[in-house]
Amino acid sequence: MKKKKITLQDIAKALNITPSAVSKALSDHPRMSQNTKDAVNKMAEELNYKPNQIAAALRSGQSKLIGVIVPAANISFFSSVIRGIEETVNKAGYSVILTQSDDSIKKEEDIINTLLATRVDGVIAALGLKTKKFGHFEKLKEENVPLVFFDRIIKDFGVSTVEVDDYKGAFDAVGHLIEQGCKRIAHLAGHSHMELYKNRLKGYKAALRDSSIPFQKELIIQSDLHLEDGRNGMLQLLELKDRPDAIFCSSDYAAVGVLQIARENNINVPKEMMIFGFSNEPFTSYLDPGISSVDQSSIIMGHTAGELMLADIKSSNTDFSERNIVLNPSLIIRKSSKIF
Amino acid sequence: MKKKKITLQDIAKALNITPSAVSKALSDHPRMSQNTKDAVNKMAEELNYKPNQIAAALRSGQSKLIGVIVPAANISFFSSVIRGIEETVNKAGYSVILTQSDDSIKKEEDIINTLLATRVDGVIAALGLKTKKFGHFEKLKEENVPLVFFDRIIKDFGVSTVEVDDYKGAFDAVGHLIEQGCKRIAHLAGHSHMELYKNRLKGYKAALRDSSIPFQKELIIQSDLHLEDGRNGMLQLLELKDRPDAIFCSSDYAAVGVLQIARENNINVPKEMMIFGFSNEPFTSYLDPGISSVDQSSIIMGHTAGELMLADIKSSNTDFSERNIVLNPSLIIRKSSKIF
DNA sequence: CTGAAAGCGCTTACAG
DNA sequence: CTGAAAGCGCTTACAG
Repeated sequence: MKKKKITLQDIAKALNITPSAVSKALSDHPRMSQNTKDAVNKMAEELNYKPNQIAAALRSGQSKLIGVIVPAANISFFSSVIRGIEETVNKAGYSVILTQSDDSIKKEEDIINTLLATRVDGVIAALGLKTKKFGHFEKLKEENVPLVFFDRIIKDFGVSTVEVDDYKGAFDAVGHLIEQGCKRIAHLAGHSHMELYKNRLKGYKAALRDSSIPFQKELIIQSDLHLEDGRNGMLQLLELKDRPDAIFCSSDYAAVGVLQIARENNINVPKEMMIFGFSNEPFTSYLDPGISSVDQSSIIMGHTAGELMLADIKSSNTDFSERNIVLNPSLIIRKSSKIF
Repeated sequence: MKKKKITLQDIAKALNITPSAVSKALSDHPRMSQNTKDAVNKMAEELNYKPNQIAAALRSGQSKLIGVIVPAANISFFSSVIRGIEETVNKAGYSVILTQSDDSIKKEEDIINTLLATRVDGVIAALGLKTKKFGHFEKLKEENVPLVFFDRIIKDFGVSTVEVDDYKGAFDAVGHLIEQGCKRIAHLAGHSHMELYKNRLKGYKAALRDSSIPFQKELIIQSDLHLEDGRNGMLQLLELKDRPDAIFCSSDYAAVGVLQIARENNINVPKEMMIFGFSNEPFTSYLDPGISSVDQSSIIMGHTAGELMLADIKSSNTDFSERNIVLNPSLIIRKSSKIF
């Protein structure tokens, strides 16, 4: 029943030449007669030959596989970055192995062991939320596996990174709210051991300082920034005797939670309270009012991460020097933060 | 600079036994003394040995890789199915190679060639929108590569499939709209060469018939069902002298478009017009009014697809018989189709 | 321009 | 319970 797979050998036999000749012909080796190449390609076609990538990988030491680690594949931002990465590396002949850490360090470690065993040619990763030790990523470096971080990166780790300028995104967003006349701007913040959340908080503070608005600790609420956290944060803020007139959220999901509570309490957005999110998830434009958000150009981030990886692989062991790319965020202003 | 990778051989030498013994010990072969196993495992740990999965794959003929083909990784429904698939197969020791067809037949064919070259142990796929010929999928069957279709499937192809009962989902959704008092229910339909859209249309018709509501062709609009198509479809419907009082959309994206046009024309949803979507994308619950939708339990679909694949791989060449699983959809009723 | 040969790192019948 | 040996299907220096 099971058809035997056609191999290089079969082509060689059929043409009465050696496997090496076939191999060279197929890979379009420069000094190989066009005649042989044509004959080999024709025969390969005829026999429906499919090169065995596994064998090639073993011999050449290149698996043409790139591991991608995200916390969860179904978070819109990550799914877009994944899309971008796959598009880019695929054009260069690489395939993507997709893995999910669920923000668990244990899983992150397991994944890296698996990827190492699979001999991927490189790893592109966004850190898990709880990842504060990096021994497993050090292992990749030790084994000389190219590594690129995106979005949730480790500072000064000696690898290429791509992130959005979170500081600037936050600074601009809060600046915009101040321009709209807001004076008491709350911030739903992420955990501060993550660079990106730290930077957004810094941008928030800097924007206030620029306008001589005093920083008030009671207006900062830290959480995981899921929708539910947004709801809870908003409820907490509503209990203050002096309510905020705007809320800058470090995540669109949290922003939706805030909007929901606002609706449930008949608080008019944007008139009584403005809302600003982060990431520009597609759904922010579907809502009414649409939620203003900081666009992170997620697909471009994916493309960039892919390109950094390809460059890294190419220069491996030669003149590699990491590049740290910071994408410029842009504000997408919608009805939640502006009276049109 | 480049550290040499530790191999089976190194462990064997260090312990003065043969590589075969090491291999068996590591794979916990039944007749191998516990002593040897312990020694081998200890030494493997010590030398920081990482088995070369590529070599194992070449020798054993099992790559432990499963190819997944989706039109686009950043469509919420697909990203959730991907998540489900990865979770399930990962537990069984398989990794996922993620690929995107962009609804292009050419890319679908290229992908299958690549996956064949990578010698994946199986392929899980959702068809591209335009895929009407299946030669490339036939190739997988010829090569005895297990194949599972999900959501966008081919009927009677002799492989396992998992889909949601689209007919029932549509039937129930339209039935619900009729219960709410709607009499002129339009349908934004997908292209009819896709089984799933055909079935939704059938369900729509059957529900009307059940309530003796005449079917009217002018109320059916066929499109790709993107957001923009929803907007256009709605505009077209508004031109009718007798406007519909409800719109059943075969996609949530189209439903958002419909809602947007309704808002822009000050049409009250649900009072003047009800809206029903399909897929229960998370954003449908973020909107105001929330859009009622047919839940497809996308993550469960992913788990199921993964399990079908694992079963298929296990029974390969023995007593394989395909299974066609139809998941039960459930209606998620929100404000867009009910006055609470 | 083409060939002979070695080897990538495993696994797996086969012996004993 | 352990060992010797072959081989998965390629690629790649090395010769000529």
